[in-house]
Amino acid sequence: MDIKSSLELIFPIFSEELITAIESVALLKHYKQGSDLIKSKQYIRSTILVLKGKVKVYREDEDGNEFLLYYLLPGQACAISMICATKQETSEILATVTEDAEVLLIPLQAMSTWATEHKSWYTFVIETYQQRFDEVLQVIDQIAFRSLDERLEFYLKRNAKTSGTNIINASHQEIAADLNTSREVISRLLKKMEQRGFVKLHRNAIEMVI
Amino acid sequence: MDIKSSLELIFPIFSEELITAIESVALLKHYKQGSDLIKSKQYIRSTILVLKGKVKVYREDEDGNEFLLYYLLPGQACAISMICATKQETSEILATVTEDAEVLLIPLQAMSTWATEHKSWYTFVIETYQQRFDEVLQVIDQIAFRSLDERLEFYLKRNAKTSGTNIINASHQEIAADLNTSREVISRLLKKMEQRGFVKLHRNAIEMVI
DNA sequence: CTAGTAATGTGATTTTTGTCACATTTTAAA
DNA sequence: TTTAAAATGTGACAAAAATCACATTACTAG
Repeated sequence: MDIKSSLELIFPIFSEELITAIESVALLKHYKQGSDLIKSKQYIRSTILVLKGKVKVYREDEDGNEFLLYYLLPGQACAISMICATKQETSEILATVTEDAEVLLIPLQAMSTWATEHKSWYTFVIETYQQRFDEVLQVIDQIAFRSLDERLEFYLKRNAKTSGTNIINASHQEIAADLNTSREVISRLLKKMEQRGFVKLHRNAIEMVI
Repeated sequence: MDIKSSLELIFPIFSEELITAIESVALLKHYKQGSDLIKSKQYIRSTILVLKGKVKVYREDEDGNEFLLYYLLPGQACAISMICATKQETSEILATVTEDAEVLLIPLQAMSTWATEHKSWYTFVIETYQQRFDEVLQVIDQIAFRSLDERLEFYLKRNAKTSGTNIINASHQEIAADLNTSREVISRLLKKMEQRGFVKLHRNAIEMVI
């Protein structure tokens, strides 16, 4: 499918003219599962629109610890890359592809001109900020108020929801990294959840029961 | 001082016309220290521009636990109230006045019309989202990666910075609430910090050394 | 001035989470 | 098919933080 048709389908709020504008400046890129879209300490010069696949956005600290913020799905954009792009600062975030992805890179300059020229772009940017802000607040709720077992449950549910299945394909190690804890702790908590009949455990996969 | 002069001084990026527009619809309100600006579970119909004073913005969970997100100072707006206002949902946030405050309440409707009519409003909204997003990410860094003693240090420094002094006027109880932990823990950590010569402890006040 | 409340100090104990040190199991590659 | 690597299981222990149970010290209102 060409960029125009993709955009019309996946970003229905974009106006005809905006889509034409995007077509003329955006760079279409394909990323394989497991590859990095944004690396920490990197200058970000463009924002990311996801056309296909699934992207995980992380926060990273100086010691290389990671912490999952949210997923990006088709039709979504990375609010943080917008912020970093605008501020011309290096990112403290990290984005990796969890399902083969197709993304459009929008140069910073285009973003700011479109803001005034295309109402649908402006609306999209505002909505993106709002949605991500909301998600990030939910993350804060989790780490501020919840114990690890509750957070794990939230994590599994969110993961299942974004991938549309009741199977989470991840190793305990990966989950531990996403929640910034250790593998053993996750293994033990998952075992308990299995005993309570909440999940079934497989290698590299967790099946949500019901 | 009248609203117009205040706005010109405190929100220099606002255009002449925008200021006129604000004057005609905004509601000026005074709040005493300790009063609530936004209560949890409340419908928010307007966003808040701070002219004077200092406002604390919290997240609250079902059990009434609190968690400090950020401070609002003159010239700033509450991004979260913008989001709640737009989404017409009840807030899960709480804003209390820590220094006698003067604020302008901007009705939701005005916000959306201004977005297209006044470039300086649009810019302000975007900047507000960006700034708050950034702050909220810093909060995540703290709770995700830091231990309580480091978080306390960060808290004290941030508090001192926003109030422009090296004295933090707060009881151990208050600090504990802001960080969602218990008073005893904070008392003990502060004692340790005092022993290390980092602070001096007074009743209802903590003095940062250097 | 004094009674009562708010703020702080502190030991003892429990709970939660993290760490270490391996064993066992599963899978993929040579 | 062997073998190396990855994933998972598990006990023992350490550390961080939360909780409980009070004592002590300031303030403040009457």
